[in-house]
Amino acid sequence: MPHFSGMDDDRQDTQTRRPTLSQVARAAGVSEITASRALRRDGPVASDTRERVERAAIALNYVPNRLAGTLAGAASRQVGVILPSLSNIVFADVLKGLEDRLEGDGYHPILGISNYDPLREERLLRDLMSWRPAGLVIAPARKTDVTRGLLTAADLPVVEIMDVDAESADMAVGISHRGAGRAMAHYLAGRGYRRFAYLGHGIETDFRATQRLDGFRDGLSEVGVTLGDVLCLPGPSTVPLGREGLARLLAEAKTPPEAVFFSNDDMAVGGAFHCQAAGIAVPEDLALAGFNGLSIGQALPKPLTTIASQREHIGFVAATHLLDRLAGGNPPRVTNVDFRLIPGATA
Amino acid sequence: MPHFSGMDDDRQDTQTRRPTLSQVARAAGVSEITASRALRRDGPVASDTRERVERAAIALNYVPNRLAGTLAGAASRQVGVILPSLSNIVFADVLKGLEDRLEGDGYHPILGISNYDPLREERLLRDLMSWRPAGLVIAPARKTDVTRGLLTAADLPVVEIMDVDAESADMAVGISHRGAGRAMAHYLAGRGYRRFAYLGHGIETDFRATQRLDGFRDGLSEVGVTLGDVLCLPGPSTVPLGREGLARLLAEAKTPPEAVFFSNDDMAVGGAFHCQAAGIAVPEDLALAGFNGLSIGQALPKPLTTIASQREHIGFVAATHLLDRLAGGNPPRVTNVDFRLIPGATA
DNA sequence: GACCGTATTGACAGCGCTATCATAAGCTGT
DNA sequence: ACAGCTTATGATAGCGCTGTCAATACGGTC
Repeated sequence: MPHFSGMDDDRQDTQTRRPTLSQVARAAGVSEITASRALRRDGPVASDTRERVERAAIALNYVPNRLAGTLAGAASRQVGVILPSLSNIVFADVLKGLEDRLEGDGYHPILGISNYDPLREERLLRDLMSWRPAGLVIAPARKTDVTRGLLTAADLPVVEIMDVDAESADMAVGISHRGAGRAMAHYLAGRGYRRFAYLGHGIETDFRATQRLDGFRDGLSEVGVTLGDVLCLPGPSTVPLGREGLARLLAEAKTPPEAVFFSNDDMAVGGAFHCQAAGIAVPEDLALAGFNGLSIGQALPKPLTTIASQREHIGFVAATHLLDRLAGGNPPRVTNVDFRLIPGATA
Repeated sequence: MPHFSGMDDDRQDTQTRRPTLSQVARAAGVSEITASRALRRDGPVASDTRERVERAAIALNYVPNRLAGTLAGAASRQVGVILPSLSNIVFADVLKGLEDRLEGDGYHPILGISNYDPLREERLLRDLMSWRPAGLVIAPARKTDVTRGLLTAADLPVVEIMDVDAESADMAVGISHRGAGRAMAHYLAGRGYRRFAYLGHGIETDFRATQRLDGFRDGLSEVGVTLGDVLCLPGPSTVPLGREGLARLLAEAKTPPEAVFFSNDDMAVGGAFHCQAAGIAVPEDLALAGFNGLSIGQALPKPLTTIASQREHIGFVAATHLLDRLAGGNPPRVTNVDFRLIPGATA
């Protein structure tokens, strides 16, 4: 970096570099610190002085350098966000809720996608920490000790999102996936179904889906029913995977199920398409249930029986609690966002 | 911020603050600058010295402060990303491609969502610039003069993504939406259809959809056909909107269309659901065509006729060209990513 | 042995900003 | 008139790091 050492530092600055606070201050005829206070509206500054500074800033097209500001002691207004995926609309919704709330307070997310890879998650965590964010929002890929340790050592506000079943290092905002699975088991059993199957996607990567399956099993056993066939196909959940998966599940099932619980709506919509193509009457021949409450499921000729997971709301609440904490407040450590069972017409 | 002024600065640091490079250097018995070089693998450092520094860094759990590093002259490794929406899977896909490529080179996106609001876009642009990013990737909400001016004045690499029809300030990566509309017109006309309608969503916000419509019109007129009814419903595109919209379009149409071109696949899938529920045979009674090539459309009992838009690839290429430029390369100013017409079974 | 090139290390200054403390000016009450 | 306040402004000293230039040590050459 060129240093213009010794000479008048601002001689060429107007041409070469971005305008600095010092130039704004000089243009307004005040000291640097007064200009700083005026632009931040912090501390006592006479109103005509502030106006003069603001005019100078606009005239010079001044954009503050928050790297310098944060280094000098101002609170950072960046928030590290780590999500396991963006292929699934679920996390895009969460991110939308997050960004929306953060932006309202002048904060910005720095994003990292872990692809459900704990090693990548760990690297992301370190990388994002190097930007000294004000806080962290993370949807953990898995609960590993390393991640746990890093989060605890991070020494800044952390919100773990999506589920509230596991222990969290600091704050948590999400739903109980176990509870959601259980609720669906009770609902379906209450509708009279007794022979159940489960169709899921890459279980090794999505532990929240596993929790729903566990909860589903528990819920069934509470009413004296045992879960039948469980088929988990590798890879992320997609509509085509659900479609092919159901075909395979029905072909391989030892006892034909009356109802299938899918790992989520993408899979379930695929299942609905298979039934339609194969002439299987839903829900008379086979009942279908999903999870998430995606609009696509509700727009099907027969709206899907599912559970709405309030994803955007989870992001919004996570950001709200983080900002609250940063403002010195004391938000709840665990926020159990309600899920809502949507009866639909497929079960 | 407490300054420990006068006294030994590191006296309590191990307890209070994060470890700094200076502490790592002392622990390794070298100067600060040597530690810096060792950790960055920059400049000549003896291999045993480097190992000593690395061990010290690990022992202290050192995380570099990139705010300080960037301020001191190192190139920033943050990239500002501004997208108009995340409700639509399209932009989530783009973001995924971007993040994936950037992360590979140790860069991270700072995200802003404009909600198709030029004022918010402008504010985001200023806010993100204040973090002194290495570059910018933006899917402009609209092409306003203010945004144009800011981008030109930004004086850093900028990639405008999604479409290549309009002029760009620096680099552009995307597809020709006009061309895509035209291609669909020619394809449908080639299949023998002659009476066309268009069903779109909030046209005031999504100018790329408008460009597809324009191209569609042009393409039809090139084969001597005039586009019939055009219905644009307010709000973002969703499956339910497409379903309701098609019902309304057919009810209100002056002359019943043979084929409907939808603003995108979300809308078209909704249209397919309406046909199914209303007993309209597709494509015999009515042909349907969408845009984007979403997996949901391809999983329908009858795969949707549509155009694949390679969204993730656009993000990936945009990031690649940005990184190339940052590395001193000279990537193409305009990259026209191919789209691909998927024949499907609905038209 | 003086000389040179290379490898390795360090001293120093400064990036652009804000926290802290000090100062000056204006006002009140007695 | 002077203490005792509040309001407005500034001088100073860093934040933690990296670019620049200088210094040292080592091996070999003539």
